[in-house]
Amino acid sequence: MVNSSAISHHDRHIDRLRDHNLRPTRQRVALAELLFNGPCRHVSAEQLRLETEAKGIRMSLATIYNTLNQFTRVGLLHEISLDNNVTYFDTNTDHHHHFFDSKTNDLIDIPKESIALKALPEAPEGRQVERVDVVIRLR
Amino acid sequence: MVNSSAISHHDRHIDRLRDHNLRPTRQRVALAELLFNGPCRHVSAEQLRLETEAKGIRMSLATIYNTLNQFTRVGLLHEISLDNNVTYFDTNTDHHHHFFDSKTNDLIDIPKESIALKALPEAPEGRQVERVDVVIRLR
DNA sequence: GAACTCTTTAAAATAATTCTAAACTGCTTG
DNA sequence: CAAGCAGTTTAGAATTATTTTAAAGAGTTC
Repeated sequence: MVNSSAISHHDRHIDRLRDHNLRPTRQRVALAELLFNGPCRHVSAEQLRLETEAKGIRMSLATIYNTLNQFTRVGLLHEISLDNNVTYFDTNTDHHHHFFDSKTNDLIDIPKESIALKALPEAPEGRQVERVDVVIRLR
Repeated sequence: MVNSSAISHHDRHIDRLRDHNLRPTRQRVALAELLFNGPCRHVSAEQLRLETEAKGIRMSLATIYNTLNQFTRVGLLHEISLDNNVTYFDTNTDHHHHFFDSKTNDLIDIPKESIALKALPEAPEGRQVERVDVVIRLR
């Protein structure tokens, strides 16, 4: 028996996948549950592999990569990369910034309003600003 | 015959290496010349490998990596990483920011003064701000 | 220039990620 | 609801970026 909140989460994930033209496969729904139930997260592919393994969800690492990339493509996730050449995926797709703790490799959200960029230099000829990322590196 | 400006550059590089307790080996001096003669640069290890190859400077890729990491450790270079999981090394070690052109993978310096961060949120308990990186992503 | 230490190197190892081709599964249709 | 197509998953190989290892080589000191 599964509780009703889990069921409705499950259904919401299926709908959301469909909305983005992604078939709601067992694997994609399982990852959606891990990623989008509960608070915002910053995860690497490897972290998710450990979680699925721990929960007994059988899924290849390639599928985790595929799914993270697909979710990113449709805007369900944002990609972040830092000095340790591992890609992190952020479930918070609103515009915001990050603390990066170089001791623990942890990422912490900073709401957009907490940092005000007074003056933005102009983009070079023919280019447009896609986004502005601020990373405050901690030690 | 080598011109006198090249000779004095060469000697400056040797002194600078000695100052940082790095033996002025043929390889390190050659890379210093490529990196620090002329204007500031953003390079990857692979780019430098192509340059040394083109100039007939024999040097293994491992040495290029070693040297870039040593230069970074002593503060002659700064490390930057972006979405394409290649590490770039910046010969401009002053505090400044970057445009990143996602079409060409080019990095362009933005002087620190061009971006003013109005309010910086406090670092979490027990941590200190190491530095603040702003990347303006272009498309 | 012998001796000592630090460097370089080729080659193997590691790490993160992507690709390939075959097996599989969700979805639509008859 | 069986069949079949198209989109997915997978194991395993491949790729890419980088580091390690152990041996040979080159600065440095006396």
